[in-house]
Amino acid sequence: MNIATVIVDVPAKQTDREFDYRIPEKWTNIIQPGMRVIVPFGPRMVQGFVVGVKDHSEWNKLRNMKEPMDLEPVLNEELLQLADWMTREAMCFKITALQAMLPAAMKAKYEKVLNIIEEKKDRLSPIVLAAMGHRSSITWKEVIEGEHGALFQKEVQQGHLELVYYVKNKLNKKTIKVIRPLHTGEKLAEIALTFTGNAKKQREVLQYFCAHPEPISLKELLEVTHTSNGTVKALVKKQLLAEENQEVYRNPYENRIFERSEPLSLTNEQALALHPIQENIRNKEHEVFLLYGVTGSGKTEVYLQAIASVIEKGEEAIMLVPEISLTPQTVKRFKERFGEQVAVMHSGLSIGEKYDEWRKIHRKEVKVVVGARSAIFAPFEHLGLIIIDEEHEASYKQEETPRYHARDVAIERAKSHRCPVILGSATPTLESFARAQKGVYKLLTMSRRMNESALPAVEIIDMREELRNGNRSMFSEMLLTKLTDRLEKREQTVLMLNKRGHSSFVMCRSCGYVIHCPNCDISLTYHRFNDIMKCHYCGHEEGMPNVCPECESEHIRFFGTGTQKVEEELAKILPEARVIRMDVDTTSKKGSHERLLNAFGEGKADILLGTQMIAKGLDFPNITLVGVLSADTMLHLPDFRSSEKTFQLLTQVSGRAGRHNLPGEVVIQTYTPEHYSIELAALQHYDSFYEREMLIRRQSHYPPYFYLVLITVSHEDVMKTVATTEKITHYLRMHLSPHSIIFGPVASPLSRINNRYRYQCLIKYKREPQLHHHLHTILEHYQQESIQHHLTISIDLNPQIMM
DNA sequence: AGCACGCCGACT
DNA sequence: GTCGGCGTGCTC
Repeated sequence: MNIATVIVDVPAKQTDREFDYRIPEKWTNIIQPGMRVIVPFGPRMVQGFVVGVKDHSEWNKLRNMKEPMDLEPVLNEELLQLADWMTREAMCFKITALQAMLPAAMKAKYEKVLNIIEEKKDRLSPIVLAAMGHRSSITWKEVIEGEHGALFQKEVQQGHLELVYYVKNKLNKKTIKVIRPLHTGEKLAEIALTFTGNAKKQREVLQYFCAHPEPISLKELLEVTHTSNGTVKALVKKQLLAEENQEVYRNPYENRIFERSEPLSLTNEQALALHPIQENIRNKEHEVFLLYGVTGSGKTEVYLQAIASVIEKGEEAIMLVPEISLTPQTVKRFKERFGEQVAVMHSGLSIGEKYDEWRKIHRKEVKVVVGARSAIFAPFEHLGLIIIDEEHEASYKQEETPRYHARDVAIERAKSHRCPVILGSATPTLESFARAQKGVYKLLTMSRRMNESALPAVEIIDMREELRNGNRSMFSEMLLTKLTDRLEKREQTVLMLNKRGHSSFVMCRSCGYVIHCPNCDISLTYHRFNDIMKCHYCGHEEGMPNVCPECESEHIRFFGTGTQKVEEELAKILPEARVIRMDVDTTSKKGSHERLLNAFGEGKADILLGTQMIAKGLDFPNITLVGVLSADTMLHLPDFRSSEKTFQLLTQVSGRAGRHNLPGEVVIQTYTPEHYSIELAALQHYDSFYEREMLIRRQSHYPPYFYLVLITVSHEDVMKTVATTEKITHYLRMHLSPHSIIFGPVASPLSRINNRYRYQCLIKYKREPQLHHHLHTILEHYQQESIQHHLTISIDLNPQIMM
């Protein structure tokens, strides 16, 4: 077993295979599959993943691997197999699948450095020496950025400079300095007596250690003894104390205390839902449960008790929550129940913090991980349960390669571990609900709110009517009346502005000219706080013009309703109301999300105004009114799921009202009150919506009746883009079954991004056993020329967004 | 992806 | 004649 099979960190078609390396003798018993290693690859060094070990290779020019990057495998056998599955399923490179399973901190960092070879130093050109500022080495990056790149290259060729490639971890373990006495207390006391006169401080430190012989962190030591670093250093130098680095975890929840919570008694419905899940856990069976429970029906308590059963068995659980609802409130509920046994993984943590949470899982110090999408790869070895809360959330599908869906990964992992999966939602995706109806998933229903509180009463307001009656503001009369009423009663209101598809664009009122991004085919979004127009796709920025670039009129201004604008309006009409605004601008800083929510929870504001991010998880007893300012903005997006998304969002946000003793009310403002997704969301009739929408999906051949594949081609030249898409479409029409429907080429809804034109081909199919094969052929064929001609082809299996 | 090798045009 | 442009092919 002295040969390792390695997948190298070079994400390209040609290198997407295993390479063999000889394992140097000193490592032979150490190297195992699942470890990261550093290997020579051509002239440089790269990171690689060992995926197998064997004792002979077909290859006769084997090179030695340089060294391992881990002392034990970071991916276990199950995860390595999962990577194979993902490579097939998402059509990505193997290395991409492997990297996706580990925290970003473990990605390799590459550095290229030029070193002076001492014996040849005098032969170096003085310009080069000067450029190096008389140091013995210089990074390649510095060389490139400097002016003498060519000179340096020449020196390398002549062998005067040595080129070295480094592979490093992106981030290291955090350590703190710990001070430990090197003698016993009595001995130190003796020594301390010899410190007379000037060395007063040193004597004090020694005396401290006489009383407390155990190691202490440097920081603490300095605090308790009121000394400085220098004093301690001196004692270390005298070999009385020792300074050591000790690994510590970064703890984002360091200053928080979680009171332990006890399992609540379950309602009848909750108990009925929990029972079959526990049965499954007990028998180590794999089944997928769809927990369909209305908002406020107490799904979380069911999750908590299911997890408790898993822990009792000595197994582990993964709990996935959508990024935006992974709030401190959510985390708190899990930490309160399971204390130190919980790791948390979400994007709000720094790279280092994520790495530390990952290590807790890897070292088996925790039993539960609560996290967003990528937490599905938590390296547990005895998984007993996977839960996906808010199953319908589109964010469970990763929109960059590897384009995996956490739900599919969850089911795949659960199969290998023979454990149940719970998909929970008040508004399941049609795909999941249809599967439950067919018996593929087991349906568990909770149709009552926990404390028997009624679902809120919902009013739909026709904003066209308001306009006809002369109300041109963004608040209907009804909403305004109710808002005022709540202010008087000192109850709280949540106002949601659905910003998707409704950004604030800049338009000239005289000629109708809309300012577009010069690189992309979309309008620029106005950002008030720095008075700048920005493109959300390529990042292009420009200042706000004073006159219209087209007709030179001065009547140019921004349109569309942003949260900022609503806030201003509110200040005008209800000046006494205290408003908290929550959107990307106000929550971008770390911890601000929590701060704002806490403030609202403590009643420091009357109105919480925000975007979608407030629709989830919010659970405050004093909220009795929810207002949706414009329910239909999302309805007009070019996406077959827009009705479903609208229904889900409206149902979710309505669920925020009246969850406790006070009854809740919801006001939904819309320009299309007759639309079924709005009507049925108001009635909270999921079942009717499901049936209605299923009819449409059947007629128009969309999921769940058909599967989709979206192929997007992009290139700088429109003609090239169209021609390629055309060829692909033609190829598919020739090779796929006549039952499959192939659309294209059509311009993508985002027809140009960053000066690259985008065309699409959409495949709708029911059964197409050769599909993967054909798609591979396409990638193979076109990616050859794609590198040369800068053509990119992306294939999205089961796309969640159609752009 | 990098990087070397190799083949052609535009200069000292 | 050489420098350097980038098309081509390889990496255990």
